[in-house]
Amino acid sequence: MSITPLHEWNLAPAEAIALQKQLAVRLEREDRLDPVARIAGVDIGFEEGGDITRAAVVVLTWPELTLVEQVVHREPTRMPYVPGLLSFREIPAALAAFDRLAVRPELVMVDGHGIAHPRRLGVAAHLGLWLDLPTIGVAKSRLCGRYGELGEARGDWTPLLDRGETIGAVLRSRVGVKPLFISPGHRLCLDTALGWVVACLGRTKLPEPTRLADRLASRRGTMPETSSLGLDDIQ
DNA sequence: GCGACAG
DNA sequence: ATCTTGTCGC
Repeated sequence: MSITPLHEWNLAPAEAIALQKQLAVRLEREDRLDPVARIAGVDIGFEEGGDITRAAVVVLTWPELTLVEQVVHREPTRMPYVPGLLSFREIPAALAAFDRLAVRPELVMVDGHGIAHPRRLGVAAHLGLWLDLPTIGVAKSRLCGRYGELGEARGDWTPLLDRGETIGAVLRSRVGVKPLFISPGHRLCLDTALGWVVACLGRTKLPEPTRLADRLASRRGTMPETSSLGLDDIQ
C-alpha cells in the first residue's frame, strides 16, 4: 500500500464533492470477501486542540477477536471538519497508519459512515476504495436518512432510508444506549455488514475492532495484549 | 430562505 | 473530535 499524494486530498469543497460522486459509482455492493482471518478497526483522534491528527488501526484475529497488531500515526491536521467531507480530513492519516501494518486484514470496520452519506461516499466507503478492501461503516450518529421506531432489544435494527433507497441500518448494539448506524462501505452488502458487526459485538456498544481503535486513537484506557470482548477495564 | 450536519 | 468531576448504576 502506498500513501496517496497530498494534492489528491487537498481539494476545494466543490471539487471534493464532484470527486465523491465520481468515486461512489465505483463502489461494489455485492459481497466480494476473501476468507476472513483478520479484521481491522480504524479511528481518528486529535491532539493539541485539533492541530495534530492521530490515526489508529488495530488488527484482530477472527473468530477469536484477539489483538495482533496496532499502529498509531500522528501528523499535522490538514483539513477542517466539514460535514459530508470527513474522509478528506481523516483518510490521509489512516492510509499512513495502514502503510505501517505488517499484516493485511481481509475486512475493515471504520468509525464513520459507509454509503449512508449524501453522495454515498462516507469515510468507510472512500477508504475501502483506496485500500481495495471490504469496509463497513460503524457510526455513532446520523448524517442523513430517516428511520422508524427501533426495538429495545440488543440486535434489533431498522433500515436507514434516504431518497428511496436503503443506505444502512440503525442497530441497537446494547440495551439502553443510543443505536449504531451501520452501512456497507465497499465490496459487501448491508446484510453482510450487519452480520459482521453483530458477530464482533462484545458486551459493549461498539464492536471490538472499532472499540479498540477508538481507545487507541483517543488515548483512553490501555490496549490489552489479548482482547476479551470488553472485559478489560479502562484506566 | 431555514434547518441539518459522521468526526 | 475535544474540553472536563462527579455521579448514578450494573
